[in-house]
Amino acid sequence: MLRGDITAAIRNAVMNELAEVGYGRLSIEAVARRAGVGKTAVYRRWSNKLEMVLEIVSGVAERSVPMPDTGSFASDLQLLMFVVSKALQHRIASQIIPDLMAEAARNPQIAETLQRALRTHQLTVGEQIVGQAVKRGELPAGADPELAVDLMVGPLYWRLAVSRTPIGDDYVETLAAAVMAALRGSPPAH
Amino acid sequence: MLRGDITAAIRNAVMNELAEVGYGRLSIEAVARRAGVGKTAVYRRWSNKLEMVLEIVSGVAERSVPMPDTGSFASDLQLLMFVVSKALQHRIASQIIPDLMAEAARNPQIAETLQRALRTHQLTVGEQIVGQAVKRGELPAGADPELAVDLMVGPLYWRLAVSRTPIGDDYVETLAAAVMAALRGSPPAH
DNA sequence: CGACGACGTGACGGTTGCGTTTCGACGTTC
DNA sequence: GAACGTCGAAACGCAACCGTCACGTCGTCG
Repeated sequence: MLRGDITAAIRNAVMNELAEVGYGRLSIEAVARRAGVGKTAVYRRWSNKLEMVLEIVSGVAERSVPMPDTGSFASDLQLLMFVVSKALQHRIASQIIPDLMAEAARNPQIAETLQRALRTHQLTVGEQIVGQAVKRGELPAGADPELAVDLMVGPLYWRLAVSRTPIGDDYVETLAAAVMAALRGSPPAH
Repeated sequence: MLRGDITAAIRNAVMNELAEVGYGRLSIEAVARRAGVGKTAVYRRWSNKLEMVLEIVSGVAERSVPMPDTGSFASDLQLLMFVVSKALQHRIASQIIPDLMAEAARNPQIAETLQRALRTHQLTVGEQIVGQAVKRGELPAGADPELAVDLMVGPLYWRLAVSRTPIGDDYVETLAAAVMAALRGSPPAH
């Protein structure tokens, strides 16, 4: 019964408003104003700010990281890091993600949602490609998927979402090579 | 003329308030309330929220990362990462830093302050220890200090401040070894 | 055609914070 | 002991936003 175009306008307004002012200062009034709709239309769909943001953001976030299976660990790694780097260079995403991450540190509901939408999936992907790599003999048997994820995502996140220094054309490639070396050369965990 | 104990109480209140509600929702009223102080006392010292937060935070942040010179790159690296990991596991810091980082993405003044207080110093340290390592022959000649910093700080930041998964006793050690391998094994930049 | 429901508008009372001002109390300084 | 400046408390007018409600419009379904 709710009109789809209006819902879409609100979703869009929420994302932009989140990017501009952040979760802490996001107000329903501003969202409605920006979407060109009445507050009523918003409250008819979600009962408060938290619920609204969580539903909208997790909807967007879930279609994110792919599960690569290119046949070699090196290219799995490169593909994965390339996708992540693209995502983190998206204007809106690079504003919203750090903001929600910070907010998650003090709001368990946000934390749980992001956990489910991002981190869990990442870890699954990490286990998958590391597992395959070990099977193929490309990595030593004790290779730790959790460490692998930290090494893959950490530098990209730091550089693109936190430090925000622009990267060169071959930065991702260089970084992927470095991660490769780290995982191959590091002793098995424990 | 301003009473020092009151200034200290306000500084303390700002840090705690920042950790609890974040910059976006931080209000001067709440700071004064928490410090047990009149709003007048706050406005007598700083003229608005931004100025107050910047002055206080950068004061705290500047005495942060040391310049290690242990004689070997491996132990420089380990020391540095240990210090960073300790800092990022501090309850207050691990709440405030991601919050301000996110805020920096939309407020140039915050960005510039953090840049000066953290990133620039980090890069200097990075250049220093990588430079020494190259001189000693521990790293190939083309080793890139910027990449090194991303590899050192990124995973720690991601794991401790973003993902917030607890780390084991030897995690930092393992990570340092991985970074070591990455820097030694990676091709020279360009 | 008539009922229904979602729509935008605008207003509601209540809360919170802004930055400023006034007040009386207290402690220094001279 | 008088003058000064900081202190906390409280109030100021103003603005934003909360969540709700009443209204009139419009499109759709039956």
